Amino acid sequence: MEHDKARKSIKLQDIAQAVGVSRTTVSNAFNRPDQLSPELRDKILETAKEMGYPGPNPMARMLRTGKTGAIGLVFGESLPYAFNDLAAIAFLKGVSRVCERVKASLLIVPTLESNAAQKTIEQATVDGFIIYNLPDDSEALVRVLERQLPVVAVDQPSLKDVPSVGIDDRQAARKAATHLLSLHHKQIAIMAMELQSDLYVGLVDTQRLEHSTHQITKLRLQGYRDAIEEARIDFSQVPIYECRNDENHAREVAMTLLQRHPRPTAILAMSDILAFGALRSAQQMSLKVPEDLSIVGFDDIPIAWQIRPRLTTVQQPLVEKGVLAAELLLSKSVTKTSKVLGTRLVVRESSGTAPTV
Amino acid sequence: MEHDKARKSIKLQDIAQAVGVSRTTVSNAFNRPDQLSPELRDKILETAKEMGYPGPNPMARMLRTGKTGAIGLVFGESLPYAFNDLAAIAFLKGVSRVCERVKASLLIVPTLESNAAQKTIEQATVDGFIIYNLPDDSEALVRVLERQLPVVAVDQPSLKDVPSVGIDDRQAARKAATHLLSLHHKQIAIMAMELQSDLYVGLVDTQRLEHSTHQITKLRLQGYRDAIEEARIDFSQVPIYECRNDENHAREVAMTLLQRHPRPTAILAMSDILAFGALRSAQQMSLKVPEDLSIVGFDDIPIAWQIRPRLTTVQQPLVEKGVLAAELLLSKSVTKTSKVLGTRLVVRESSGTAPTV
DNA sequence: CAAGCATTCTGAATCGATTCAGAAGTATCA
DNA sequence: TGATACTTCTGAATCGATTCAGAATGCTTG
Repeated sequence: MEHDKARKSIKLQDIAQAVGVSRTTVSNAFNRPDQLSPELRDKILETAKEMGYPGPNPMARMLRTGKTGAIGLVFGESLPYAFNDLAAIAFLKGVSRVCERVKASLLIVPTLESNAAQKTIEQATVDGFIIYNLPDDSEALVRVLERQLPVVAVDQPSLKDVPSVGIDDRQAARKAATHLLSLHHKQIAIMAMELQSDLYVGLVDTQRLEHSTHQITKLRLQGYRDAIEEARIDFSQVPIYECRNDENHAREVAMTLLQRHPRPTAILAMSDILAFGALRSAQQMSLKVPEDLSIVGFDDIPIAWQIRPRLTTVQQPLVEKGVLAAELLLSKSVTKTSKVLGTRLVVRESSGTAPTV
Repeated sequence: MEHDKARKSIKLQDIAQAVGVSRTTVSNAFNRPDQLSPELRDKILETAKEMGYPGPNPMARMLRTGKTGAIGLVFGESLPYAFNDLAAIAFLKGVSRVCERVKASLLIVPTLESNAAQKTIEQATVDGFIIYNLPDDSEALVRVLERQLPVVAVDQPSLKDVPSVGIDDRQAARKAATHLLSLHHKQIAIMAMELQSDLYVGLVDTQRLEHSTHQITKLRLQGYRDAIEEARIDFSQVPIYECRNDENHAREVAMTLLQRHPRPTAILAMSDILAFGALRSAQQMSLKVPEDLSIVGFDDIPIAWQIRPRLTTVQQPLVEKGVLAAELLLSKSVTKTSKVLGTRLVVRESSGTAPTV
């Protein structure tokens, strides 16, 4: 019927004209109620409504004020993939908790493989970025830094000059390995997340390990190594399988891993998702956990205690990481603080003494 | 050392001056490589880098072009809460898949309880909104509509003039109830999600049912009712417990529900999370599922088949809903299409024939 | 050789608000 | 009464880009 919104969208100016006041006054009506008489304000707001004014254009406002009211979040992995990762979700929950409190929106920026297409980061209208687990060599990392906005890094201990929050991955991993060793396991296998961004899958050699661009994978491996070597076991004989952080994929990889001779009596999984995959493949092969095979995970996502047997794992404060990252980003403090949160080994049902041969 | 970024941030103008060309040319260097000679372009880009130019300011660009490259997402529940809901996460995954494909960012907008604070929606710099499961009376809904941007509604069949995607909730719920009835259950209890946004918890009466502002809750209840009445059971005698969509809370509610006399032999849970809570409380009370108690969920989130006993549930295409919603939003088609996706009952281990008295 | 066409670059308008300094008018106080 | 202060409103600059129409140049072609 009406063709209100037909031509041009109406702006501040238009209602100013209609009411017969200045642009400034209309702006004040929306943003500073104390700057004008209540009656005039009501009148302005009313005619604005009548004219179908959608409110002050956010882009214009942002340009002028310089504030966007949003914080950007960049994941090291593809988005649909990140939403599979319950650890990432828990982190998101933490971030969102702060967002809600301070009334900020959360802009999740896809960082596509195609290096050319990093437009999304350049375009992101945010007041700052949280980067989560970006590989050292990622194009996205460069782009984010270029933006010259506040940045907080999560799980990326290697970045200098950037405030960060994370855990002591090496130490945490060490706990997991020490636990298995104290149960007398000698045949231990490791399921690792990506070491490099090349989609490689399979056994990892020293070469590859050295050149890892994924900090936390590298650090956790070092932690495993620390404990294993301390137990006088030759680390070079310990099979390390690289694997996407995906349950089904982990199941396949664990399958081949469990067909080795001698068969491992224990698996160090670098995430609960990997551990879960290993558990599934053990069940598929009719191996009893923990009688035949011990499994230790990492993260302690909810599923770790929901499945049976309950997963022994290294607990890290996922939600809190999100909260801290967001708070750090929002605090104007120039301090390049670097928060390291605590972890602890949670022993449940998936680990037990090594089977006697 | 350097005090480059000391005073004012540099802009297009500055590099134009430095290189000795016009603003337009510098802009073209960034956005339209074909509009200037490669040499000049390189020179511009180079000095831009030298001067530490962060690239064209996204807000200014947006203001001019009118495009933000982001789509907004508004949840009916609080954000940290939404990130607990694996059904919502699956939906998000679907949306993010499209975002990644079309190189759009995803702005998640917190819609705080405090109605005053709906600034976040007014401020959101997006090209359109996806609204997910907003209650009919929510302030957020009004605000989103006011923005006069493209909108797609998910799970909100009641909105007219707004393209939507969803399922036939009534029909889907009916399948669940019919299944239990065909197993000869007579004592059925219902665990419902929120009917109104007042944080009420407990038994639901007709009054409350009628005035529900949460469409899908209402529709699913109707579906249950359809089947139950068809089986000649008095629906008013069927206990309906309203409950937050939270596992722990569901467990408590199920606890009181299972202490009724006569004890229900079957529970219709309106989500898998509720079903999971019910399952946990059954285990706590040493009730065998499905021998003593049958449970049917809704959604078919991954956990439904990961736990034991595997959950009988109504499967709905969660990820696909996200994909479709995003695609619908991005398609310029003016058609007020309304997509209804299919559902199916997945019978697993949590439901069986009613125990003989 | 003049006309026509590409290529490369520029000037100025524009997107839609916010904000500062101050004008006009009214109330308060010594 | 005159000075001071407060309230209410306005004018104009500004945020930092994009984009259109066209100027200047060189090149082709009949």
